[in-house]
Amino acid sequence: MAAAEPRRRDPARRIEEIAAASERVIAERGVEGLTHRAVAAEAGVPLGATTYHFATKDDLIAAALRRSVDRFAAYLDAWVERRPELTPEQHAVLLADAVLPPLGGPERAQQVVDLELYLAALRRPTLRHIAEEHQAHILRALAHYTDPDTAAAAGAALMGVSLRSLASESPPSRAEVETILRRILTPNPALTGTS
Amino acid sequence: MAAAEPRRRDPARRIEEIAAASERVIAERGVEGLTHRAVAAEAGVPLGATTYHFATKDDLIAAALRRSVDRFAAYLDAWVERRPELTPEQHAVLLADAVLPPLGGPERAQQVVDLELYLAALRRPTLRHIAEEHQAHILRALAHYTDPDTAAAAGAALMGVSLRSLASESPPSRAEVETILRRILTPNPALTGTS
Amino acid sequence: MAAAEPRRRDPARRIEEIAAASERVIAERGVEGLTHRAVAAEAGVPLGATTYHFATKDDLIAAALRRSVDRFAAYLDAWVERRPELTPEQHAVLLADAVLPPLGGPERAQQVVDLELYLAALRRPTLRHIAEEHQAHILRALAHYTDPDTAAAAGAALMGVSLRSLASESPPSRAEVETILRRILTPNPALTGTS
Amino acid sequence: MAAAEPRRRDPARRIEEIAAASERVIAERGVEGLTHRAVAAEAGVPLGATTYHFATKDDLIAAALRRSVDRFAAYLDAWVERRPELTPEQHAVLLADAVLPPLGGPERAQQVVDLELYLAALRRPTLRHIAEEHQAHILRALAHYTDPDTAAAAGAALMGVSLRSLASESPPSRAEVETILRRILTPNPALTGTS
DNA sequence: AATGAATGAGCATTCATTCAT
DNA sequence: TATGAATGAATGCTCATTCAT
Repeated sequence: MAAAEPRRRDPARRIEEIAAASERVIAERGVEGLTHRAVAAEAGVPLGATTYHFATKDDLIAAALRRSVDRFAAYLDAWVERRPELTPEQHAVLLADAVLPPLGGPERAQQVVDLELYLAALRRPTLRHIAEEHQAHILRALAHYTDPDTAAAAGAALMGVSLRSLASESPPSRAEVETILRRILTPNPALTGTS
Repeated sequence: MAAAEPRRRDPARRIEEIAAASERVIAERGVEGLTHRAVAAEAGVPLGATTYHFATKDDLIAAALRRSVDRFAAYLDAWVERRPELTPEQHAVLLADAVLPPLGGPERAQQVVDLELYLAALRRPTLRHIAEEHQAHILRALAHYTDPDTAAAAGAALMGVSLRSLASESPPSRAEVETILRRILTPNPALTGTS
Repeated sequence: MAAAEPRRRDPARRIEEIAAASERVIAERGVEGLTHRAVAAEAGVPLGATTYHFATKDDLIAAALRRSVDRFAAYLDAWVERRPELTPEQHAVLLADAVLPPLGGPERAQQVVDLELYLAALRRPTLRHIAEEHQAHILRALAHYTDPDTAAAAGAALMGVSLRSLASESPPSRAEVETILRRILTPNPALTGTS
Repeated sequence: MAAAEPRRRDPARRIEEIAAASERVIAERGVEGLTHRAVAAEAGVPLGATTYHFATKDDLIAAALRRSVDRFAAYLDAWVERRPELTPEQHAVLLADAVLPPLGGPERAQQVVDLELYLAALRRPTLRHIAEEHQAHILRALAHYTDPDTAAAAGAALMGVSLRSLASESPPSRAEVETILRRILTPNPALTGTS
């Protein structure tokens, strides 16, 4: 009964398209700039389609952020699977890569949307759960390469650097970011069995 | 203390009141919820007064964020002056205090406004300069107690933890935050003279 | 009593349920607040069911009012049958009962729906016929106890009092209503055979 | 300071025009059909002007009904002043005139708006006070020509007849209405000192 | 016969901004 | 200088109605 590969006239498809368009709108104009109309235009569907599938603006926002977080999670899992082992030095370099994507690239948009998610969660309790999931996913990934405390420190620093690089006219240089990460990821003999 | 003789019917005073009201509105409803009307109501001045002194909404936002950043800078400078020396351990504890203010307190509002600032700077180039100043001020303060790289790492982590604690249903515990900061602030013998 | 064999999965039954739900919606939110969606929710049927059986909103309204009027007619006939004779004094008291039902009771809802009917008939010629029928039924019932002219006067006054009691913050007291009805129902020797 | 005869660029004038247009819209399409847009079009003012002066739809409705009631009150007072004395028979005839205005005339519109007022008051407590005032004014006028109980009975009947004549395809004839009113207004020797 | 999906029109309301005074 | 008035554009949302299945 459930079609194997639903293609034509598929309502689920349309819902996906609208959610994807919402994500793009948030990336470009922020949660503040997301409107049913903007999404409809971006998705190329009639206005009614957006309000029909997502009755309220919050539904639209939640769908977009959910999508973004899920996609990132999948990407992150694949990333980790491809790199079973990393020295702290390698790790620092690769994370710097992740946090300093080329301007205008899709990874940049991902970062922007993530940041919007956190801000939106500030006032919309519904979204907090998604933000926490995102956070937890990142920490879990980092924990593959270091102890939990260091992972927590690195996770926090990554978020801070990301925020700073997005909001700054002169974002931190790659060298700066690598130094920060190296400072955190390099095992500290002075700290033995912290928890 | 303040200006020499501006007292009664002082236009500068009114401008201040409007800016202060804008700050409060942003703390409560976000940049998204800031409107000339909301500010006028909050400041108890006629609508025309807000548009007269701050022609556009962006002017209002900039004034509010400028004010917030300046106040924070003064507070930070005083803080540092009062504590000329700190061990890494003391430092970690006190920073955890700073990043985990009681819910609903004025420091919380300050954090919220800061976050709004970074978000707003994302789309409003005018604000980036203010965000950078804020950033630099924090780093300078941290550098009083540790080397520049560690200060940069701690600054990034602070921002990340702050963001996480604001957007989360279950914010990080004091112990978690202290652990993160200790992990970063404790001198690492393995790293000699990194830049 | 009702139809012979329509029992399970009876389309007529569903139509009834929808009409009954429409009546309830009108009682609660008025004709103005009646929508296919509200009726579907109230009846617990899919939206499509309401538009299928009652293509337009006016059909829904007509069905609801028709139902209300019919039910009232049956009630009225039974009432009259149970009371073959009444003195003018008894009549006044009982009519006051009828026009001053307890707030929130089902008779109140009946009155509200009746008023909505008259209002709706003002702009929907289709409904006028129903309103007239309702009117005629009331007059016929009253005519069992008095002459036609007095019945007409009492009928008009009843409607006026009902309207007033529904729309007023301080509805007329029972004493007031009884006085009005007594004034009309008490035979007037000064008027001989008017018609 | 208050201009003697405000004419040009008078904001009060515009408010009046909008309220008058609201009245006309209610007369033509009912409270249900009143929208800011319809009023703006009817008054020939921009949409913003209606929402500026009457922030909510309820404000618009209240203004229109208030206006209608006030105008009617003035008319009624003048009417009574012109006719210091009336025999019951004269009174019945003149009231029949009042309740059976020619179709499409301005008195008809007045009646329609009054009825809408009562219906609207049913769900909008704010309006009840206006409806009561209207009611009281009518009773006071009637009381100039007869005792209070008879006035109350006549007032109720008038409202009932009015409702019936508006909602009916074949409204009551002048003879019918006169008969009803005569039945009520003719002093009843059988009732001595009622109160 | 029955219904979920779809859509275009419309609505109340809010607002930044302009302008006359 | 200061401000109430004004307005046009936009927003979130609702809904009657149509239609494909």
